[in-house]
Amino acid sequence: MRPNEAKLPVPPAEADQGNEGLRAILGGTEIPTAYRIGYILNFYREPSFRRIEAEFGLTRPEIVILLALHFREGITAAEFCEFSGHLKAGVSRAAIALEKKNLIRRVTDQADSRRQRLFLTDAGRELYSRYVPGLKAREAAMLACLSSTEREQLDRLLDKLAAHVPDWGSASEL
Amino acid sequence: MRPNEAKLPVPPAEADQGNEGLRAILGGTEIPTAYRIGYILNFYREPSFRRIEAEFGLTRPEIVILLALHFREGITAAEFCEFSGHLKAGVSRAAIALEKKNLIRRVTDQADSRRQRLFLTDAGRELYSRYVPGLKAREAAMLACLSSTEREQLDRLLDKLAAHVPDWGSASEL
DNA sequence: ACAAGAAAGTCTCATATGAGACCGAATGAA
DNA sequence: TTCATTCGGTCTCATATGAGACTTTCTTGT
Repeated sequence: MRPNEAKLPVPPAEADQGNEGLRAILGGTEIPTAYRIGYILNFYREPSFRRIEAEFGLTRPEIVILLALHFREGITAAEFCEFSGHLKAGVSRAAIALEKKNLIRRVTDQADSRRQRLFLTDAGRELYSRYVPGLKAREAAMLACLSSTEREQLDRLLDKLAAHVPDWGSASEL
Repeated sequence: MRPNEAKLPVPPAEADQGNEGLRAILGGTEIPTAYRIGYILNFYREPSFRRIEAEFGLTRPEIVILLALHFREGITAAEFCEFSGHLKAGVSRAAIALEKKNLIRRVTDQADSRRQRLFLTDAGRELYSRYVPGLKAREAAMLACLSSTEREQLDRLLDKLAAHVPDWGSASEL
């Protein structure tokens, strides 16, 4: 499925179909780069996450917490909020739910008893290992059209963008 | 604000601080590219959209429909679903709400009376023009760390990825 | 022409989410 | 110490959202 007949100001059928369709989708937006990133990420993330939600009974924050714990165990909810952009209420709910499902443990920090460090349980690790292959496969499908040089380029650019996120000035934006 | 003290397996304080923080955030995930894209987009989109929601009383699908109509008027709900990844129920609700607010008109297609083509009203165009500068400014902030060559590279790569979205095989994924 | 099936859009219901109030613990100043 | 303030986390309430049933219209095959 893709856009069929665009009745408005699209030339009949001259250029190769791919470019015409792409123009219809990405068109003359005023935020071309952000729009493209959003478009691509939507088609990566939505189907993957919807499937995980349905199949494993997890919510989005739950899925992401398991992902994050996998490479950064012992993180606190507040730290997770900082770099994930999720709201603390959602993270709190998700952490409680994950503990109830025995997928993580929450351990009160001795140095500061307000904080709770989060750790994967074996069950959590096991569940993670059952849904992450789907995410990897879809990432591979997404990147299949790029050469290895292009993938390196892309990762380098994304790293650079990610490194400068704190400079965007969350408050100053219009 | 950024990740403070990563207690776990992070070397004390040797490399420049930026890289250390970046590693703590992007770490050893198994889906590095998708994760990076998600991270960056979250920090672009969430604050922007939350602000628009709060200030203009629009929901996400409503915001995106106005954006899309701006470069592709006359689109139908189904077409919008196809390329935006939104669900038809949400798009239907949003279209009804936008019409109620006088921001769009819905015109039944004569060729197929099931379809309704969507058009911006003057009020819709005016509202759009009030919130899009914020999105543009934030996009500019996001891209500020890249040289113009790098931006061209990025856009080229994103276009390529976007063009191949239909090949990902929505159903076939694990 | 007619029936069967697909498609566009709407509706309903259960659930997830965002915003912000709230609570208890830590920090800092007097 | 005591008080005020900040901070991590939880809770509540209103709203947005996803899934899928449903209605009407179009398409296709006979």
